[in-house]
Amino acid sequence: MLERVSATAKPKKPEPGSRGRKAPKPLRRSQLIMATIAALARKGYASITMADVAEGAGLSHGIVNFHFDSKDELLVETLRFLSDEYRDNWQAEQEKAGQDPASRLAAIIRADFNRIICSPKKLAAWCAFWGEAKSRPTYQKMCGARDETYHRALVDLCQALGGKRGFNAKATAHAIGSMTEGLWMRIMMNSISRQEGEIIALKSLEAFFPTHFPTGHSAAPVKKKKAAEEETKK
Amino acid sequence: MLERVSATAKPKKPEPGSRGRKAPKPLRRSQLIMATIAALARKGYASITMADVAEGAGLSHGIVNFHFDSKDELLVETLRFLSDEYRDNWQAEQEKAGQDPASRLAAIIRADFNRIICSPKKLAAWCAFWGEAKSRPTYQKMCGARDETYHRALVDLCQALGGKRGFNAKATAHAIGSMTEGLWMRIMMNSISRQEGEIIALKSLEAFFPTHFPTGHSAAPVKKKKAAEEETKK
Amino acid sequence: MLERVSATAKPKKPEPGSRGRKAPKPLRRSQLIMATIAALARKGYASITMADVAEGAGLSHGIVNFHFDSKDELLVETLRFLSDEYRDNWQAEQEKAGQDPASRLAAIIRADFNRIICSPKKLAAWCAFWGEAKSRPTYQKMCGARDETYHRALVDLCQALGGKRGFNAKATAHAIGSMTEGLWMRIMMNSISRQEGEIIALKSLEAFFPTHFPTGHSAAPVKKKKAAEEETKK
Amino acid sequence: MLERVSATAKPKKPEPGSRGRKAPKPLRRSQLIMATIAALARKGYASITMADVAEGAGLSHGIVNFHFDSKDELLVETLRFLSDEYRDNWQAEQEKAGQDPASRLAAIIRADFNRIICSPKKLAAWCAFWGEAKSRPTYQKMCGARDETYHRALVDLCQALGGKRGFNAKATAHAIGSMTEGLWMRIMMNSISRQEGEIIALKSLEAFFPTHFPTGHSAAPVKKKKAAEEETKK
DNA sequence: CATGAATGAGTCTTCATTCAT
DNA sequence: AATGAATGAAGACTCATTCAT
Repeated sequence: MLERVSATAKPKKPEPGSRGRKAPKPLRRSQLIMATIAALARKGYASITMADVAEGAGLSHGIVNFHFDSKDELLVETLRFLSDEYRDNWQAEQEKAGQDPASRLAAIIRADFNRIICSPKKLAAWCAFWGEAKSRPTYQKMCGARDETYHRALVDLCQALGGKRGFNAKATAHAIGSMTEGLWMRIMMNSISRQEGEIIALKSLEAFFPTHFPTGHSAAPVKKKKAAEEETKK
Repeated sequence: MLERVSATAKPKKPEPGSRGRKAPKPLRRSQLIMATIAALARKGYASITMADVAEGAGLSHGIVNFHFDSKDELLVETLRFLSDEYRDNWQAEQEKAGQDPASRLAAIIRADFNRIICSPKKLAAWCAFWGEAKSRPTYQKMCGARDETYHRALVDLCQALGGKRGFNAKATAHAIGSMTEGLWMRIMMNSISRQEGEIIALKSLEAFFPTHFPTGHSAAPVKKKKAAEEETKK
Repeated sequence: MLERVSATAKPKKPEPGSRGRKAPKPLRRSQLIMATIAALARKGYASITMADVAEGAGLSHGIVNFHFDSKDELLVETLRFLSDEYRDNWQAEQEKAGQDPASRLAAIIRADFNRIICSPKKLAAWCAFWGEAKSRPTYQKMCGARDETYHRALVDLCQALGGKRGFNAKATAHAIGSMTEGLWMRIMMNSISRQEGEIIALKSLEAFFPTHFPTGHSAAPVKKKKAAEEETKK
Repeated sequence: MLERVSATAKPKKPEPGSRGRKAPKPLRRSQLIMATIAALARKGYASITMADVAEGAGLSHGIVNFHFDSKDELLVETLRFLSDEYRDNWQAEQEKAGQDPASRLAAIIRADFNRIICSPKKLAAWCAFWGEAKSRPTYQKMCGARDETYHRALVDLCQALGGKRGFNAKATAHAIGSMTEGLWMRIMMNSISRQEGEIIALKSLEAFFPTHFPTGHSAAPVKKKKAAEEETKK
C-alpha cells in the first residue's frame, strides 16, 4: 500500500525533499496522487489533464509520466489509494470500538464521516470514479471490492443486532450502506454538511435498531463552526 | 419539455419518420438524446464522442451539431430530459396514490424503481452526470433542482407521518432520499437488482415509520424472471 | 493495389478535386503517399513527421490521421506503393521485351533505371526503408518479398543464358541484383547519375554473359543533358 | 582515430577498468560507441534513444551526455568509428596481399567480408546511416569519403588489370563496389550468409577479369559450420 | 436536411538534456 | 565520475466543429 502523505502537503515553502530537484520516488508518487485528487475535484474526471496534476503538484508536466507510465495508471493508483485509505480507516475505527456490535456499527458509520476520509476533495474524487465505473471494468472492480468488504462487515453486525421475526440482515446492510453513499453525494453537492450527514446516518441506526440505539443518544457532538469551515478548503 | 420517445427507438427498421433523409427536428433531437444516454452507459462521460452518439442513432456524424449547437448543449439537454422524466414520473405516481401520506410516500419510492426510470442505461447516465456535477455548475444546479423538489415532497410527507418527540422530518427525508440514490448506484454496479433495490427501500420505510408501514406488507410483488431479464438490455 | 497518381501532382493551382475541401478518399490517399515519399527524401525516416507530410500535400495536419489510422500505417502503405510500382514496372518491361532471355534480362535491368522508378525521391525513400528494415519485421518482410520475386526472375534468365561448366545461376543473379541495388545507392548519394548507373549495369551484363551481350552494344543512348537535369528535381 | 574495443565488450564480468564508478574517458567512449552500434541494430536509427545506448552499455542513462555533447555527436562518432575501421581493414589487407594487382583486388574484396567488419550488427549500423545519409549532409559526406577512397583504389587496380579495347576502369570499379554494397544489404536482410556473399563477390571478379582470375579458384574455402553460427550473435 | 471530408486546438507521451546529489 | 530525478520541447493522435457537396 502506498505511503500516506497528508493531502495538505501543498508546496508553500520548499520543505526539504518535498519539491524542487530531487525527491524520493515514493514521496513524489504520493504527492502526485494527492494532486490528482485535488485536480479531480477541481476539474472533474472528464477534463482532468496530466498538466493539471503536475501544476497542482508544483512540478513540470513531464514529470508525471516519469512516475506513472500513463494517465490511466495514475488514475488507477489514485483510486487504489482512496480505496485502501477508506478500508484502513473503517477497519481501524471498528477495532477501536471494542466488541459490542452496536458500538462497532456506530464506529464504522462514524468512520465514513471522518474528516480525513470525507473531505470535499476526496468525495469529489470518489464520485468521479463512480461516474466512470459503469464503462471502466477496472474501476468497477476496484469500487466493487471496496463495497464488498464493507458490506460483509455490515451484514455481520446487522446479523448480531437484529432479532425480530422477518429481519433481513443483508437488506438492512444494503440500506445502511446505500444511505451512507447517498449522504456522501449530498455532502459533495453541498446539500448538507459533513456533520449533518454523520448525524443523519447515526440517527437512522436508531430507526433500524431501536433496541440497541436508544433514541437521541448516538449522534456525536457537532464540531465548532470555525473548524468546520476550515476543512472545506481541503 | 422534450417530447418523450421510447429509449428503445433503435433504428432496426426505418420506421416512418424516425430516420432516413428527412425527419422533423424534435424527433431527431429525442432520437439523439436517447443515443446519448445509451452512449453514456457504454463509454462513460469522459469518453463519449459526438461520433458515438451519431453512430448510436444510425446517423452520420456531422448531424449532431446540426441539431445541437455544441456537445455541451447536447449533454445539458440530455440531463434535462432525464430530470424532467424523473420528476414527471414520481409526481404522477404520487398523484395516483391518493391522499394518504403513507401511500404517497410508498408511491414515490416505488416510482424511483420504475422500469422506465431505473433502467441500466439511465442509471449509468445519471451517475455520469453526478460524477461531473462537482466541477460543472450547470449540472450541479440541474441535479440540485431535481433533488430539491423531491426532497421537499419527502419532507412534507415525513412531517405528516412522523409524530414522536424528537422526530426530525428533514433528517428522515435526507436519509430516505440518500438511501434511494445509494441503491441506484448499487443497481448500476450490479450489486443488486432493480427489484431488490425496490424491496430494500420499501422495507426501510417500515423502519422509519413502524406505525404506518406494518412490517412485511409494503413490498411489491417481485416480477416474473423473464420480464426482468428482458429489461436488462435497455 | 493503389491507384497511381503522378508524384508531381503538387498543389499549384487548385485543380478540381486535387485539394481544398472535398476530394475522394483514394485520391487523397495517393496524394498523401506521394507527399510521404517527398518528405522521406527531404527529412529522412527518422525525422519525418505527420505535419511534414500534410504540409507537403498542402493540407492541414489533422487530415493524415483521417486517411491513415496511424503514422505507421502511412509508412507501410507508402512502402507497399513503392513495392507494387517497382514490381509492376519490371514485369511490364520484361513482357514488352519478347521471348529472348537476353532481351528480357536487359529489359529488367533497364527497368530498374527507369525515370519513374529511379527518381531521386523514390531512391531516398527506398533507402530509408532499407535502413529500418533490420529492426522492423514488417519492412523486412515487404522488402524481402520484392527481392524474392525479382531474384527468382533473374535466376531463371541466368539459367537460360549461362551454360559454361561451373556456372552458378543463383550466384550470378545475386551478383547482378546486388549490383543494381548498390548502383541505386550511389545514384542516391550523387556519386553517379541515373544514366551512368544504367550504363554500368548493362555493361556488366557483358561481363557476366559475354556470348549473349556482345561488347559495347547493350547500353541505351544517353539522354540529352537538359532533360536529365530537369528530372533531378522530381 | 578512436581506440578500438571489441564489439563483444558486453558487461559480463566487471573487467578491470571497463565499468564501475571510474573508467578513463576514452574507454567509456568506445564502450558507448559499441553500445550504439548494437542499439542501432536492435532498434534502428529512428528509434534509438540515449537510454538504449546507456542500458546496452550497462550504465546509467545520464552518462551518455557526459561523454558526448549530444546524441548527434555520439552518432557521428559512431559512424566515424565504423568508417575508420572499414578503411583500416581493407588497406591493411591490401598491403598484406603484396604487389600483384589481382591479389590486391581479391584481398580488398575479401576484406569487405571479414568477420569483424561484416558482422550483423555493423551491417545494420551502416545501413541505418545510409538510410539517413540523403537527408543528413554530415553522414553523406562521411559515407561519401569512405566510398571515394575505396573507389579510387578499385579504379587503380581495375586500370592495372583491364586491358581490352573499350574497357572502362571507372565503370568496372563502380560495378564491383556497388555489388559489394548490395551484397552487404542482402547479408543484413538474411537473404544470404556472409560466406555466400564473399564467394559471390570473388566469383564475379572472374567475370570482370577472366584472364586474371581463372575460373573457380578465387573463392576462399568456406568456414566450418560451428564458427559461422557463433558469429551470428555479434 | 444529410453527409463526410477537412480543420485545428488540445492532450498524452517520449526523450534529449540538465543538474543536484 | 556517476546517478537518476526533473525539465520542456516536440510530435502523434483525437475530436468538436465547420462546410462544400
